[in-house]
Amino acid sequence: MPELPEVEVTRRGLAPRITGRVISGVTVREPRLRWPVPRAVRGLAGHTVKSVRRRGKYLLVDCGAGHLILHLGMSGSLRVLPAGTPAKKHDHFDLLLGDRLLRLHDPRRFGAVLWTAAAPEAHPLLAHLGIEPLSRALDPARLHSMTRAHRAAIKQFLMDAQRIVGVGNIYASESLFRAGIDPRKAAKKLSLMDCKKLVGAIKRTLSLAIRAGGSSLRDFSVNGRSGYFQNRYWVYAREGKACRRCRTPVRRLVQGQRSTFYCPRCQQ
DNA sequence: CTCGCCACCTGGGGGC
DNA sequence: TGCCCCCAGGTGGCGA
Repeated sequence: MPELPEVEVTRRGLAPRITGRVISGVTVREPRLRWPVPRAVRGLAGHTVKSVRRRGKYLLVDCGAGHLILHLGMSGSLRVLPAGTPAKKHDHFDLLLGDRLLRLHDPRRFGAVLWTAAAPEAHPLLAHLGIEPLSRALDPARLHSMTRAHRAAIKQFLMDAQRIVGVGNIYASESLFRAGIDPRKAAKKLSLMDCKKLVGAIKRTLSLAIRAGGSSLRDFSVNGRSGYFQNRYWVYAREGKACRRCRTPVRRLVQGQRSTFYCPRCQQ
């Protein structure tokens, strides 16, 4: 499920429900996630959750003595539930917080639960992350200069978290559609005008998805993600269906072993 | 440094 | 029903 909007919506749901609460215990049912859950995580009882921040698709839970670093991988989700809620299959990790708990559910186990006592930005997994797409740092001139040396397709450039974080497979296709750019176009061939359109499209796509997800926040502790991102996608997963703008059949292609969807008429 | 590809893991859906 | 193959929202790490 998680691209940046899903992670940000998760963060917003979580933060008010766990910030300021004292950690009463930790349950690790399955330590074999993307990386083994470190032992230090089991000894967090007594610390207080100070804040929940996000960097890229990583969630950073400030515990005072250090940070819990959480990642949802491909299939992970986090929910706040009443203490004592029975665990189901794939419920790998609980952070106990008195009358409630924060639970990680992740069937594919590509997610992660890590710990760092140092500044989280310095952690090896975070240190080389690219720029935040919703920040001012991403602007047309910046994207233009960043892309100059890259002959790879713009779709793949967008999905490289070492350059821009948070744009995953769905929103890469969606942003390129909104910008009217062919996903196969070499990154270095984007004009400044292309970059202007693309930056606008990325920010709009991600912001709208966050807003759409926000509508399910009310129920966060109940069902975690009710209505969810029932976004009407412009092109994603719509192969063969009529483009919502020009009615030309949407096409699918594979780039870097991932599906890309685009409209051959709207995206030149 | 860039690029292309593999790996990790489980589950759901379609075809036979 | 069962089996087999394909597909899935991420991303670190490898060798070229």
